[in-house]
Amino acid sequence: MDISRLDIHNSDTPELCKSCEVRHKGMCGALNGMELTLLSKHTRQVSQPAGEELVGESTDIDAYDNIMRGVVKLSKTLEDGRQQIVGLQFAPDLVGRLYASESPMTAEAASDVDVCRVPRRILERLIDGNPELRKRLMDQSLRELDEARDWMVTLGRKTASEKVASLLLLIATHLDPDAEGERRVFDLPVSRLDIADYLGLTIETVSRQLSKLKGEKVISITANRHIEVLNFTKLRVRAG
Amino acid sequence: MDISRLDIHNSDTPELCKSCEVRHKGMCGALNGMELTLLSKHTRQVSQPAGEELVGESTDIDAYDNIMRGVVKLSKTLEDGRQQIVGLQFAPDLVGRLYASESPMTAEAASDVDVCRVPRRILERLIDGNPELRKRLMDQSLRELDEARDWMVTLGRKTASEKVASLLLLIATHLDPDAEGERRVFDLPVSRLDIADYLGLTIETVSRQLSKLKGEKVISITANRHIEVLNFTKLRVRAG
DNA sequence: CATTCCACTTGATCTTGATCAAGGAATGGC
DNA sequence: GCCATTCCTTGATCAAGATCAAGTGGAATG
Repeated sequence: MDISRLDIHNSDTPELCKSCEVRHKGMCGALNGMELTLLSKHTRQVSQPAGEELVGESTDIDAYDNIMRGVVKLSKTLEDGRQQIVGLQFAPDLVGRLYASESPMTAEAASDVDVCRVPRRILERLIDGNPELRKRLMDQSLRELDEARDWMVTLGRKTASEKVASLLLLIATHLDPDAEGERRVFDLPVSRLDIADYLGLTIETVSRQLSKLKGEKVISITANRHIEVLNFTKLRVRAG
Repeated sequence: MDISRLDIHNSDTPELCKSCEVRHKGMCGALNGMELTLLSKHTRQVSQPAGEELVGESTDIDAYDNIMRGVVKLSKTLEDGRQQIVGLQFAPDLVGRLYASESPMTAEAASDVDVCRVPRRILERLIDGNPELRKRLMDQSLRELDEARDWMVTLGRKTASEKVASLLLLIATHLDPDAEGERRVFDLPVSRLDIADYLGLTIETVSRQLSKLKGEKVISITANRHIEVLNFTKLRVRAG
């Protein structure tokens, strides 16, 4: 891999980097706002439609994907096909297990996704030379660890009803972060099967719990995926 | 906090640091083998009997504990008392959420534990100045993240029987790492209740599954806590 | 417009693991 | 050694959620 053309410096015009306006020249997402521009032919923007795989379980990692738009789901599968979603990632997260040559899980576009793809060696080199980037990635890793452990409580100790409420709460927080008061509006980025696989339930149970929340006027659902939270306080109480 | 006396350097005699032979002067565990000696009155060795709390959930973090001997359990509790163990830590792990002022969970001595306690500010300063230590802690965090996600699969998608086998496997790996062939011997560092809280089960179910494994001659149990694995291959198959 | 397909919902029944209840075995104090 | 206490096991019953089985509705296709 040719990294001789790699040029890392604090950009005088970091605005160029925002939202990847300068494609193939700027790194965005988590790496944005760093006032850092990576001028390299290696970095490029990639769009994936929902359902498309970014990295497969137990496959070689040769690049990291910085999410700019959309939702990525991380999952693990047992030999007999049972699946567990172990995390959702949103912009501006970086997708990919740092410092591993093999991915411990599958990363898949849940919704349509735009990412900025950085070759592995390049990012690892960037990290070494850039304390702020290093700190940022350390923070993301530690935050993901906190989230994974929070979710272990949900998986191990909550009822089906609490699990579903917890997931709605999680998604609402990410997809409608600025909302105030009782109302939240968003589109579920995942299918009922994905929800079930995230919560350790079956699709039938998920469906029943959503119907129950609908019947109790905590949420309203239109077109299967469009959720309107009517009573956020109640939803939080349900989540335990 | 007085850190003026802090002196960090690569030790010429790292042997002094092994197993904390020089107490109050050396950092051990994860920090051992770093050929690094921290000469500071702030670092000290602490022994905690089983059951004693090291850090409470939502309490201020003012020190990190480097495990030198024993097993530490990390847990989270819901308001109504339901508990989930979100991780076990063994020597030479570092206990404590890096870069947070408040602990997201309880850390408790599962067995009798010896730790090397380092004040928070001191360790954070050490990290800044020491790339190898930084890498080591990053690796630990990423490994813990992998483990948490593996456990999410166990919690969400495995049966009671598979869960219990998975835990025995996990503990055997840590407490009898050098064993070869089919036999493994160790003492459970945790009670049945802890096992249940780690697996998202009840003590009754755990007890029944252990009895089943005993009946099938996969393990033998003496004095409640002493486990002898008779057929490691079978145990691995059971773990799914 | 009819048809197919897919994602989701709803109902009936079954199973796994929880709960309730009792008793047994190890541990600590005196 | 004896007692109390705590931890663990085992049995009987119950219920949450899984499984099995039909639908429903919306979007895509011809």
